[in-house]
Amino acid sequence: MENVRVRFAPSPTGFLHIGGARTALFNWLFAKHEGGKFILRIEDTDTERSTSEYQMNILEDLRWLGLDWDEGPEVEGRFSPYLQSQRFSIYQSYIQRLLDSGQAYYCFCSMQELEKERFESEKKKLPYHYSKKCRTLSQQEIEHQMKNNVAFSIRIKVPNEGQLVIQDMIRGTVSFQWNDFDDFIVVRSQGGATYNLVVVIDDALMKISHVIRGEDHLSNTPKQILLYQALSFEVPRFAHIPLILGADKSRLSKRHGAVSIGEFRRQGYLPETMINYLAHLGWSMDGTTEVFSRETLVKHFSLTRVIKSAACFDYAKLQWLNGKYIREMDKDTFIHLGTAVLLEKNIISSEFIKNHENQVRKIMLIVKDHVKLISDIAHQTDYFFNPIENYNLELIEKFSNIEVTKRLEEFFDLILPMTSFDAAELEKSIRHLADQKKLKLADYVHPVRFALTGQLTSPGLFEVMEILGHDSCIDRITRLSNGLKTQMSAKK
RNA sequence: GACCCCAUCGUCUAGAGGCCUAGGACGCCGGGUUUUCAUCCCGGCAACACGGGUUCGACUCCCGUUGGGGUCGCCA
Repeated sequence: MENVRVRFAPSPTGFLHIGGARTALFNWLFAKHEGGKFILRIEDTDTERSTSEYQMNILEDLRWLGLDWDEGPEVEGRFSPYLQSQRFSIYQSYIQRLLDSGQAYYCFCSMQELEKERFESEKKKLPYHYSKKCRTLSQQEIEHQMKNNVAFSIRIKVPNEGQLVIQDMIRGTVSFQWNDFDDFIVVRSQGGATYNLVVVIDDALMKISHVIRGEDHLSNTPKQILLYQALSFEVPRFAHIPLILGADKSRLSKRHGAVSIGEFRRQGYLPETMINYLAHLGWSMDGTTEVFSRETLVKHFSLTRVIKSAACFDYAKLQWLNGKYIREMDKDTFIHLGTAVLLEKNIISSEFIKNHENQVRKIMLIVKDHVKLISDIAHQTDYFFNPIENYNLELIEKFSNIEVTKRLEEFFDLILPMTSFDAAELEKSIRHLADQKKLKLADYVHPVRFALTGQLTSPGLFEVMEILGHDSCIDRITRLSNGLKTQMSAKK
């Protein structure tokens, strides 16, 4: 395809959410696949609700996802600026053109009047339509109103009849009847062009070839096509992708769980996971492949394989995918991410990392395959670096019996004289001990694991011991033994 | 309510008239490996919304019903 140019045009009135991220992804993938350009444009014409914080956030999240833009804020390009708030003057001449050609007209109806019209038709249970009474105002009437400084908006003359047929790349043929549409407003009475106008002007000026966006825009498309034609712009191709729903099939919202990219990032999801998951939500490569790299995605992505129906977001599958990516992750990358989490949560200091680099490495690698979210690393490694704060009371209760204390004592006696503390060696001696006492290995492992980690699950116990070291093991076993004994005597 | 879109296991999806006894994945259940958890490996449960057509034949095409979603702003 020649000169593919697509864009993602978020409005900075909130954080980048899952749906927006997927729209951005599909645009990005399409551009990369076709060898085209991906443009980022900020739609901040709603000055009331737009903030620069949100804008910064969106850019940051897009970069985190690796969805870099060829043109847009901070990189600029042939069609700068890419913030609509800086393009107001550009829109002016096009508004004039619409007025001059008679395709748009001044409307002096006040909000109150319109409200009344709306109320009246609601009372009669009729679908509301603007009366179009300003459409036929004479030149004198217009001048008269202007002279009196009556506030006006500008409306587009929508054809009274006929239909408009869209060839959507995903949905196929979609047709609308013009008489279902109102003469919509393109310039507010306070001044300022509205979304439908600016989106068309910008897409045309920025030479956007394909408009790929959420299905919620499908109903707006006829209005926009009308504007393209009114301004003699070339109409781009449209592709409306299905929306993302929550588990209950209602629109995805906070009550379903995390919805913004930032939240997922903070929870410990990887950008690769998000990309992979989002790509497969509404698109498939072949029906069997579940895990695809960015390169594979770029190579195979096509709008023709985007499904038409809305998809429910599945947190469980997302988590599974994240675990898979973590397991397959390069060791150094994992260590890097893991230590960052530990630093952030104040589990270790950067001093400590400097002085114990090898130990930190070892600990990271030992938990790598157990982690589903990067943030899990914190509670899965805390006991290596810090003393166990308090043993869980319920578990203390569970382990409070004579058998357990006996096992701990035997174990203690076994390791006390040891001079080397190697995982393989430890395993050999402990197996030997169990055999001797005619017990299962697990009879020793479970109480000791609890003593050393304060948890019921951990990576291989012998490796844990090797890392903790002789003295620390002795201390913790002593501490738990004493704790259990106290508990048992208190019960008597 | 009007208009538009959609409809395969609980969820994500494959399926473009006979390849379907409907495939894969997550989840779930059972089993194996492991000192525990996770991993890994086996196995299992589970779907074409409904009703009419068209056709020798329909998950696939058409119509209707139902259900879900979207849009009806001087928001984007």
